[in-house]
Amino acid sequence: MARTAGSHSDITGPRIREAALRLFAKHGYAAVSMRRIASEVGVQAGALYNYIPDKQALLFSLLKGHMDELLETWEATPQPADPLARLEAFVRFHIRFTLRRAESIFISYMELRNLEPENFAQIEALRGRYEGMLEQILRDGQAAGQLSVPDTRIAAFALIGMLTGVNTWYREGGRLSEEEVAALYWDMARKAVGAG
Amino acid sequence: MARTAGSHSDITGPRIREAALRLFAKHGYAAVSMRRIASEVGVQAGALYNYIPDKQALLFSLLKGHMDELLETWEATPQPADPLARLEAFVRFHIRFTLRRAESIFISYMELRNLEPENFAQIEALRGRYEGMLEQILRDGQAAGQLSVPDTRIAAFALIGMLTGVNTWYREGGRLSEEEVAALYWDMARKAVGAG
DNA sequence: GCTTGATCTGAACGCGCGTTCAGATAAACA
DNA sequence: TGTTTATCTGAACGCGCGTTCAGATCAAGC
Repeated sequence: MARTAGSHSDITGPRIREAALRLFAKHGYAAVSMRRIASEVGVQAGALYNYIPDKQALLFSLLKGHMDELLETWEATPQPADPLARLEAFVRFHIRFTLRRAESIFISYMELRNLEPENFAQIEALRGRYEGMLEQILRDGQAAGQLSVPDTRIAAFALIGMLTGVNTWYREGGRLSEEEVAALYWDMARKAVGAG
Repeated sequence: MARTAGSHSDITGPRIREAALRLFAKHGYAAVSMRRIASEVGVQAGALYNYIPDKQALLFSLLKGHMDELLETWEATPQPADPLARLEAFVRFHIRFTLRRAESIFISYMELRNLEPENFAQIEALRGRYEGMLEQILRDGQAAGQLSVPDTRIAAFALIGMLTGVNTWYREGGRLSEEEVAALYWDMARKAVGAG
């Protein structure tokens, strides 16, 4: 028994979230049981309910926390006035985030369909805001004549798809560093939007 | 009762696969029960086992069938000698396939982790072959001086990520036709690999 | 040192799961 | 028309699920 009744623990809450994130990313929300999460934390399943109302709330909390962090971190990064420089900042930010928060990024794409409708709508709205920010950069760049895309909305989707795809193949300790990956993707992204 | 015992049906098999594909794509493999699939087909759960050995085999069969069709269809499309024209053919093929087989594409990305190891390895190998074909085109184009990418392998991943992302936003009957989408993506893909 | 209260255990709840199988059914063939 | 055979039903199997809760436990505050 890894833990006995009555032992207080300020860290059980975070540990539950970490275990859930890892397991959801690896096996999928529906395939991971509360007992499995609890066992990972070293506690009985019932103890989880001191920290979360139910399993769905746990998933939502993870996705919401991820989207909030994504948006806040981006909004906190310095934004160059020049649209092309802002696009580069976005690309590098997104790659870095995708590599460093791989599990969060992963479940935020894979587990959307396991959210109840009202939770889904909330996450979808946050995702829309994020995509909108990229689209705005593309529109500014287009207006400034620095780049040329056939459709800013589609281009935003295409770029995000391309960038996020990095987590299907990137493995830590591989032949490329985070910085090299970011440089490669920025090179392709820049050209893709006609800012050769 | 949608169907009575003893009623022969040569179409139950395909209907099971269709229902499973649709439900897996919508709710995820782990969240869909055999009873749910059976009910969609109009039979009892036990009847499914006249057609498949178990649930895992059903998933694998869907993914394997999809990858086989993907590879066979691509190999059956006329391949221009010119690398750049071949790249265009690939991009248009992939977009068309992604739009027309949206559910198959979807589960072949989402449900990989629900495959047992040996099944996973098989699908992964087929996917590798497909990605390898794109990479070969990029290498040929690079050798011919028609395009310039920093890393053909990464570029192949980036392109496929970009193209496949189309099924996160495309909805039939939207403002863009399949042909228009293909043209937009080809424009961006072409530029991304420096074949402006 | 006692009490309090947060934390966790361990057992239980009803339920749906994947799968099996004996028996009912009806189409196909003699 | 009678027999065969593929097909499907309906019930059952053991199991693990999410969740609840009374009671045990122990750190902290008086």
